[in-house]
Amino acid sequence: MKTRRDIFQAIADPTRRAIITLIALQAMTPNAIAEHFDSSRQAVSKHLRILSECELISQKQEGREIYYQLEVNKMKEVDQWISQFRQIWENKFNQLDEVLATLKAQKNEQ
Amino acid sequence: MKTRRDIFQAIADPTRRAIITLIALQAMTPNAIAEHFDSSRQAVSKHLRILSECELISQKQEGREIYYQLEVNKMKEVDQWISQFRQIWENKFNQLDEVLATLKAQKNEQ
DNA sequence: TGTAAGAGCAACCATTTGATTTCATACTAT
DNA sequence: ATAGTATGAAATCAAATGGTTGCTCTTACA
Repeated sequence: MKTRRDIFQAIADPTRRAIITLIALQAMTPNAIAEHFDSSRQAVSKHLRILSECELISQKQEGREIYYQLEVNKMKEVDQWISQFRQIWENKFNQLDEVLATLKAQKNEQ
Repeated sequence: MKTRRDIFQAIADPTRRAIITLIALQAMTPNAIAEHFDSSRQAVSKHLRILSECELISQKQEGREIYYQLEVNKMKEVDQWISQFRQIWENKFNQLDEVLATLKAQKNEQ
C-alpha cells in the first residue's frame, strides 16, 4: 500500500472538494455532511478519513458527535504551488503591456 | 469510461505536476520531457494527453517534433477555487487584528 | 529510396480508488 | 439495563489509473 495521499490527491475528488467547501465556514458532523450528498454516510466517512490523513480537516468530539472543521492553513500549500504560475501569468500581462506600448509608440511616430 | 478528467484530477498526479512545472517557462518535446523522468516516453505521452484533454497544455508541431507548452491561464481555475479559502484565512487574520485591537483598547482603559 | 527518429495509439496488466455492506464501539436517554 | 443514535472499521467489488509493450504513421536525412 503506497498510500500517496497528499493534498493534491485529496482535492482531486469532486465530493471531497464539496465537503471542504461545505465545512469551510462551519464545523459539521459526518451525518450532517452526508445529508448534503447522494453518497452514503459511510462513503462520506471515508472521504473525511482521507481529508484527515493529509491534515486538511481536524475533528473535535462533542459527546457522541464529532465535528469536522477545515484546516484552512493547509490549503496554503496548494496556493503556494499555484503561486509560481501566478507569477508567470502576471508576467504575461506585463509583456502584453510592453507590446501595446511599443505599438502605440510606433503609431505615434507615423 | 466515465473519464472525469478535470484540472484537479490532472494535477493530482505528481509526475504531471512535475511536467507542468518543467514546461512552464519553455515548450518541450515529449522526448525531452521524458528524459527528466524515470518513466518511459509512452508513459509521459499518456500524461501529456491527459493534460491536453483538460486544456492545461497545448502543442505546436515543428517538423516531426511536437512542442508542448503550458496554458498558464487554465491554471487560474485552480487559483479561483483556492481563492475562496484565501478569503477565509485572511479573514482569520482580520479577526486576530480585532482581538488585538480590543485587548489594546482594554489595556488603555485601565 | 530506404532507414532512422519522433510521436501517437491500442491492448494489456497490476494497483488504487470509491462505494456498499456489514459489523463493532461509544455515548445518550428512557 | 436497554434501546437508539452517531460514528468508525473491515471486507468486498467494480471501475479507474498508471505503466509497459508493440504497432503504425509521419518526417528527416543519407
